[in-house]
Amino acid sequence: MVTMEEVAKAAHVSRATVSRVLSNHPSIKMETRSNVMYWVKKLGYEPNQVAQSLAGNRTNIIGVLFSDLSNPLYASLMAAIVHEAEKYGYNVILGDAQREKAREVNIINGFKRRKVDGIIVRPIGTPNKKVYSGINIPMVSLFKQTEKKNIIISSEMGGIQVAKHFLELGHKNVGYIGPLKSLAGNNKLQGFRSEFEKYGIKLKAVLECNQHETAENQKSFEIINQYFETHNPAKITAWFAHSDLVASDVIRSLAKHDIQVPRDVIVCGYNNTLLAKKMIPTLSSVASPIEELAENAVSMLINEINGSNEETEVIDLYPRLIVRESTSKGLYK
Amino acid sequence: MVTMEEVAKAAHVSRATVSRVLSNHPSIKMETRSNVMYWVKKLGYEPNQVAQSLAGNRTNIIGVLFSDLSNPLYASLMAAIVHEAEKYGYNVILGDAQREKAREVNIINGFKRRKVDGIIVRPIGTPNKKVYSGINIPMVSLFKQTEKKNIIISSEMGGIQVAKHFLELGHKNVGYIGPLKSLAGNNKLQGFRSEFEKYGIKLKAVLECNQHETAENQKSFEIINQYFETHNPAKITAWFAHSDLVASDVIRSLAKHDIQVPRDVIVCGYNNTLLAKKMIPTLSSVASPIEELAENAVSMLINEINGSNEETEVIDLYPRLIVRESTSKGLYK
DNA sequence: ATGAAAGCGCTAACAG
DNA sequence: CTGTTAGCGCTTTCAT
Repeated sequence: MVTMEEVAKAAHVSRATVSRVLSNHPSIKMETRSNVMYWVKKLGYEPNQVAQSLAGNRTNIIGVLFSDLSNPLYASLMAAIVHEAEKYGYNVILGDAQREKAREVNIINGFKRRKVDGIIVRPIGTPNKKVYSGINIPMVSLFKQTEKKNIIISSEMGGIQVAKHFLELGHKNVGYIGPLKSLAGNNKLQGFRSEFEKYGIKLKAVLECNQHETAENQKSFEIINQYFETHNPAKITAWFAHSDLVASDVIRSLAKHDIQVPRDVIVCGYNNTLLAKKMIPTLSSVASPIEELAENAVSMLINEINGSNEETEVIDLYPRLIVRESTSKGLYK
Repeated sequence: MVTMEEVAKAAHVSRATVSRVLSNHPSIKMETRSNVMYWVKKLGYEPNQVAQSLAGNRTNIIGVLFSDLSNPLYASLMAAIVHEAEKYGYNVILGDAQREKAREVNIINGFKRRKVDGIIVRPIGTPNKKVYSGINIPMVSLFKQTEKKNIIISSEMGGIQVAKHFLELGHKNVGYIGPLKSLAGNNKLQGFRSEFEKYGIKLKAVLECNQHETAENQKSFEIINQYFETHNPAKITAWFAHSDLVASDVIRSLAKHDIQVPRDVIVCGYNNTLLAKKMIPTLSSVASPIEELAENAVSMLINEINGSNEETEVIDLYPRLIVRESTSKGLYK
C-alpha cells in the first residue's frame, strides 16, 4: 500500500505538505502542488480514510437507523439518503431495528463506537427519552419528534387532502380503515374526519387494524370482510385506507362482493408504493416527499455536524395526494 | 470520552492488559480480568472502533454495492445482507451505482479508501474485467459471474419452472415478454423456451422490452398493446413476463381487451414483489431466495476475509415459482 | 501473566 | 509557504 510518507519522500517534501495539497490548503505554491500531485498520481496514492478519521477526529460517516426496513417506504427513503449523503462526501452505515426496541439501542451504540459524525433515525413507536435525549452527537429524527432535530411529515394533512378529494367527488358515506393507536394512524384519521365535520358529515365507519406493513399480513382483509358480513358493502361509497396494502385488501374484499372500484366505490391508499402505481385499478395514494425528506435530513444533519446551532428544531413536510384510477370517478348522488 | 488509557490507570494495569481483557485473550488471570471489567463498566468505557481499525488493520465493515437500489428486489436483499452481517459483528456501508458504470468504479474506490474488509456487489451489466479483476480485497459478486467469488441465481431454472407449470395447466399457446439482450432476460427465455421445445411446442410470441424495473416506465404496456392491435389477444393463453411490473402491464392490457386473468388467459411474473402478493388477481411469480443469497454472500465473504482459499468459486442458487391466482386455472384445451 | 514500546497512517498546531 | 513535532486510541510483538 502506498502511504503518504512514500509520496512525501518521492516528492522531496514533508508529509504535512502532501496532506495540505490533498486537502486543498490555500497556502501551497502552485509548483509544489503540481509536483506533489504528480507523485500522488504516479504512485497511485489513495488516502487511508481510517487514519484520516482517527487523526482528523471525523469519519465522514453517518449512521442511518430504520425502525423496519421491510417497509418499502423506508427502503426507498434509505436509497434517497444514501444518494444525498454522497453529494456531501459522506458514506452511510445502515442499521435496521426490525421493530425491536432493544436493537434500536444496540445499533445506536454501535454507531457511537464507530464514531459516526451523525445519526439519522426513524424511531420505533414513541421515541424513548432515555435513549434519544442522551445521544451526544448530531442527530435528526424522522417522522417522530424528539428533543433533537426532527423532520415530520404531517399525516393529518394527508387525511385532509383525501377528505377534500372525496368531498369534491360528492361522497358523503365514507369510511376509514387503519390503526387508531399509532400516532400516524391517528393523525390521518383526525385530518380526514375533521375535514368532513366541517360540512357536518360524520364518518360512517372507522375500522381498526393495527397491522404492520408487510405483504403477508392479511388481517385487514379479514377485518373488512367481517365488516361486510353485517353491513351492506355498497353503502359506504368511499374508503380511506391507511396504507396501499390495506387499500388493496379493501378492493379485494369489495370485489368478492361484486363491488367494482371505482365504478361503485372508490378507495384511496397511502404511501404511494409500487403497488399503488401498478395495481389494477391503479390506486390513488398519498405520497410522502421522500426526496425532500432525505435532502432536509442530510443537510440538517451536516449543518449540525459543522457546528450550527444545536437546539431542538422541527421541519414539517406535507404529503401530496396522487389521484389515480381507484378514485377517478365521482358519484354525484 | 473515556479512553483505554484511563481505564488502565484506574485499574492499575497497562493498556495492553485492558486490550487483552477486552479481546478475551486467554492468558489473563481471572482476578485481573474482573478488576479491569469492573473499571470498564464503572467508567462506561466504549472502545473506539476507528482506532481499533487503524491499529488492528481490520474495520469490520463490508461495503455493499448495488447496481440500482430503486429495484425493490435489491432493497430487500440489502436488508437481508445487513441482518446477516450484523450476526458476524460487521457493519455495512451502502453504495448505489444507479445504473451508471462510472459510479460503480467510484464507489468501489471509496470502499477501498475506507479499508472495508470485503465487498459484496451486484454489478451493472457485464462485469468490467478491468474493474473487478483488479479488486485486491475479498469480494463476492451477486447475480453476475466474475473472476472472484460469485453467487448466481439461475434465471434459466426460473424459466423452466414457469414452463413446466404452464405445461401442467395444458397451455400450448404461450408467449414471453421481457428483455432479450440482458443476460438474465435471455436465460429466463432460454429455460422457458427449451422446456416447451422438449414437447415440440414453439413459443407463439417473444416480445422484447428492455425496460428498467421502475414503476414509471410504461414501455411494456405500450409494447403489449401494440402487439394486440395486430394479434388476437385471446390467442396466446399464457404469458411469461420477465418481471412483476411487466406482468402487471400485460394484465392491464388484457383487461383493456376484455380478457380476464386467469379466466381467459394466465400470466406469470418474476421477482415475487409486493405487487405480486397484493395485486388483484394476485400474481404467480418466481421468487429468488433472498435470505439464502444474503447468507451465502456474507458467510462466503467473511470466510475469505478470514483467509480461506481465494480461488474463483460459484454458488448456484435456484429460484422458486410461487403459484397464485393469476395462473390458478388450467384451460385443458 | 503482564508491561514497555513501537507503530497503524494521517492531521494540525506551532515554528520558522 | 513548508517542515517539525506531537498526537488520535488502539493492537501487538518482545521482553520479563
